[in-house]
Amino acid sequence: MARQPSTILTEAENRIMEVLWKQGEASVQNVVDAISSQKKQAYTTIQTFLGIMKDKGFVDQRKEGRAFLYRPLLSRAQARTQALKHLIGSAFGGSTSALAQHLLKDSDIDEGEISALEQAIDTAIKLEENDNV
Amino acid sequence: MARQPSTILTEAENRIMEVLWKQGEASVQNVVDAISSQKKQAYTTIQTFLGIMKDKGFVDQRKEGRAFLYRPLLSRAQARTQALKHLIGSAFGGSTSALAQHLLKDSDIDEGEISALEQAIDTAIKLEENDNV
DNA sequence: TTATAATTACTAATTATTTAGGAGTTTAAT
DNA sequence: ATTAAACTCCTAAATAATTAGTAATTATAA
Repeated sequence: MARQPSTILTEAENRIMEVLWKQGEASVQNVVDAISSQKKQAYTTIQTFLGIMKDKGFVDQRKEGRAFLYRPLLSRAQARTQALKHLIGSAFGGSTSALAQHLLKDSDIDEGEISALEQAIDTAIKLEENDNV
Repeated sequence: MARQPSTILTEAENRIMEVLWKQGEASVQNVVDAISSQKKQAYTTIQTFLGIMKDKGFVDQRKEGRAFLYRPLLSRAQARTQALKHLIGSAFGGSTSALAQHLLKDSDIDEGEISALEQAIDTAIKLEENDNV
């Protein structure tokens, strides 16, 4: 047995999704251009990623002229919620209150507000189904 | 070029660190036993991981009789802080306030408290150097 | 003391992630 | 119409992460 594919966006996938979220729809070349300032990556590299992301169901593909245009099927909010759930599950033992405590342990926020925050986080990580861009 | 080793604990590493954090110090066999209920893993698998974790500087090793005992060099709080920083850096564009907004977007917590939370998160992710178990 | 169990050291294999090149095709420009 | 650019499809390769087996060693028990 080996590792399972991650349910959350990888580093590279996130970088590309960020472009799709901003532009709504983008070609391979659009993505290459958009991220070129922060990271130089070959056309074919982006192409490979978009193929993988299509397989994973993160994006949709439609032909427009000669090139494919890619569109996000996962919203930024959904991705953030998933990433947050993943973090809580792995680093915080699945405990929302552990996260709240960690975030606020050295603050002067009182206990009552911490538990309000816990409630809010609990709510936030349950909304992935309803989220939209 | 290929991927960089992750600066944060992987899933498997975290599972093992959890045992070390709880027990303070543990042999390979101790770890195998401790996680056996949630996940059956071969002795040599755990051994391999502990070797990798030693290379990464996450644990320290000392010989006690025939076996090695492993001790965490990274506290749970430090690991949580790192994981949180990583999350903010990747999924939230490096923005603490984006995390705060996301956590509280559907709550009835008012703006003033959200900005207090932002401050708290900012503080929390800057404490990794001072953190202790 | 000899067999057995525990442990280490070394090796290996699989899948994921990241990166990109080359062949061939299609579109656009000259 | 020919050439060049853009694009797709297929292939490949390196490293990380996960999993575990084998050989050799050491210690303990019978």
